[in-house]
Amino acid sequence: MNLRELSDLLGLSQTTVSRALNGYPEVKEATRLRVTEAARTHNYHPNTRAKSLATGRTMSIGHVIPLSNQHEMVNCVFSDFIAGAGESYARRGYDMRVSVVDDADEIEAYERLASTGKVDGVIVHGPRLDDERIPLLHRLGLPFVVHGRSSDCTTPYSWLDVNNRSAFHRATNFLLDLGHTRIGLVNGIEDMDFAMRRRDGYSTALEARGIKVDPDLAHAFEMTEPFGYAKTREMLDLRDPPTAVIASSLIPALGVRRAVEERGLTIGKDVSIICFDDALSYLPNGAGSPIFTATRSSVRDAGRRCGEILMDQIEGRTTDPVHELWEAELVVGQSTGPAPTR
Amino acid sequence: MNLRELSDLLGLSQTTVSRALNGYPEVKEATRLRVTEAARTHNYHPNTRAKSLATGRTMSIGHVIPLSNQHEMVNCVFSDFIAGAGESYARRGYDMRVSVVDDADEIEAYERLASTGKVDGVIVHGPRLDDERIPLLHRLGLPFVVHGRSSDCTTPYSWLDVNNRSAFHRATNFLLDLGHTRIGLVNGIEDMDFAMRRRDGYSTALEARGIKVDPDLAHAFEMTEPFGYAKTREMLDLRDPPTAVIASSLIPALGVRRAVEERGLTIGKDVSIICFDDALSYLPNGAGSPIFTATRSSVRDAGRRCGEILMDQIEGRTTDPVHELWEAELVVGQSTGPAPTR
DNA sequence: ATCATTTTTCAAAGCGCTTTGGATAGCCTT
DNA sequence: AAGGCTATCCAAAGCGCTTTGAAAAATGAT
Repeated sequence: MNLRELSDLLGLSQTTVSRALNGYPEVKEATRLRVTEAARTHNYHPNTRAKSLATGRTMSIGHVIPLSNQHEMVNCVFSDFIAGAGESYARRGYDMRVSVVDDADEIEAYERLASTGKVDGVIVHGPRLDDERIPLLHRLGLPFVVHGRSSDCTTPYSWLDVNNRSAFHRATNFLLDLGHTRIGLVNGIEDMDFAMRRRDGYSTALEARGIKVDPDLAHAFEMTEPFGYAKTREMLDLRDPPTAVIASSLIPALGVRRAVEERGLTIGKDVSIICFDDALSYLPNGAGSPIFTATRSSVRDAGRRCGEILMDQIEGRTTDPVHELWEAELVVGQSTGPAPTR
Repeated sequence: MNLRELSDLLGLSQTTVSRALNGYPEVKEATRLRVTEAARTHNYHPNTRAKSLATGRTMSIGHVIPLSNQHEMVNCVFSDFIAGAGESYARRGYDMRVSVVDDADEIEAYERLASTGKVDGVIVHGPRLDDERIPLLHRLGLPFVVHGRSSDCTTPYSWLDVNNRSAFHRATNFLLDLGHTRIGLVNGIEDMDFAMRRRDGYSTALEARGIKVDPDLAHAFEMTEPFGYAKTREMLDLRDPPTAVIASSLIPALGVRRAVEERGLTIGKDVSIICFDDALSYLPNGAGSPIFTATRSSVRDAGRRCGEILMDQIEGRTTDPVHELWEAELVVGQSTGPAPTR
């Protein structure tokens, strides 16, 4: 059943039927009723492809995921983000178009998305310090919102970010207040903007108390369990091991915990752990009370909001770049305690 | 730059240019060269929307994710699956269209995908014992491939599944061979087909050795860390606690480990753990040697293969339903050992 | 009853591509 | 030179929708 068939059936023109269904005012209420009724009973749904061509809109939003060796992008966090974004898309009749591409083809993927008109806008994931995608998209004229920020980028753009610097600053201070002075950092790869900011928060807090950052205690790598484990083992082997560790996510924190417990040490007594918690639905930080003390911000909520910002932009409801900086909350769990006395 | 402009520029008809670019034989090699050259220098890329309308193909594949309260679907596993699927899509010029929908709207989402021609086919995730989506899609005439199986479904359909029954059968036998007789099960929700089959493998193996399944030892719930933890605590509190636990995934297994270690018990000595390992890239089961003894099958590979099967089907390369049953491999890690002697 | 408005409807022209059904030109055969 | 191929190319007709510009019908004012 297509529009012509339906309009023939009703003895109306395609114009009128189209307008009736799309809520235009210049159609009598009685006919609109007749039309919507007929559309329902005959199960008519406009062909998306034709609609797209006619309107120039696809009602879909692009997400490009490079399949890097590091798997930095296709990760747990991503899946919760798209759940949130997808939710807001659905509410407004959009859906999401995901292109998985080889790292080398990433830039081209964005160009293609724009030049072939596959999407109405894109979300940029995992920005680096000076991310070339931002000026590119700006030049291409494709609406976009960045999840995170790109510190060194001068092009104006919309972003939503967690205040990673302050989150790690506060986490570090929390540990310092408990008397810890040897504090390890298990960070993500530091050409990622968020990781850089986290490192900065960590360093600044330490230095404010006159503690120099010990390179043996500050590590940056993939955010996996084995990495958290391996680095913590290394640190515990030092002559002057850390009494606390800050991890970039719950997943490496699990590795940190494993390494600590393997030594027969007690979490929250011998070694304290704080991590960043993205509030992932399938990897909750404890059921009732939190296991890990953590700085928490829901990546799912972020996805939801990024979607909204982008759709507003696409529909011309907002015109200036939007910036949202979310503060993480610091939740105290069972993984932190006063520094042990030697 | 569109087709008309390009063909005007070249002094050729749209037909010829289109054919030249799409590799049809009825165009002189010299002109094809001229055309492709011009297309490149003028950065021409055919408009996807127009192409879709003309061909009736969208070159995209749908994935419907219901946002259930249980979050069964939008999980770690899903994100690795789409990474694999996306990879195979990219290789053949497809990409993926994800609709996140409210649970109640799931069926309608599939109907809409079909009736509006948004996608060329869909992947069905997380089938239940008698999954209504299968007859629905069959009726709608939309090509689809099921990741998993639907035991009670009579409609013919293509599927790719891990042999969950045999994986859990072997895991259970492995523990039985080590002398364990009190074996706990931390399963996924058992209206999911895969969970049901796993339970079956577990029960069958026990009963083959004359051991009755103890309902206190067999649990089914969300596959989260806290659930693994909570259920293991409960089981360890029994008068006759288990000496081994089989977990449905690495994530609940982490919870199992936490509960065991919390009691001061040693993994692989006091309590053995086996889990199913989906070989997730960001949650590897150890770096070198596996932490957990596990039955392993890559969900990413499954995604890749499901994509291929579906695209073959869409393109008419295969016509009969395809069935692939993958055996999981049993990898031995540090989490299992002989049953302790009382 | 007539004319000016407003409301309601419609025919037709896109949107940018593919594809059908020729047309034209070039090259052999005979 | 005529006829038959084959190799190239093209005009035009879709694909199924939206939207423009105009016509027809209904309404109101005179």
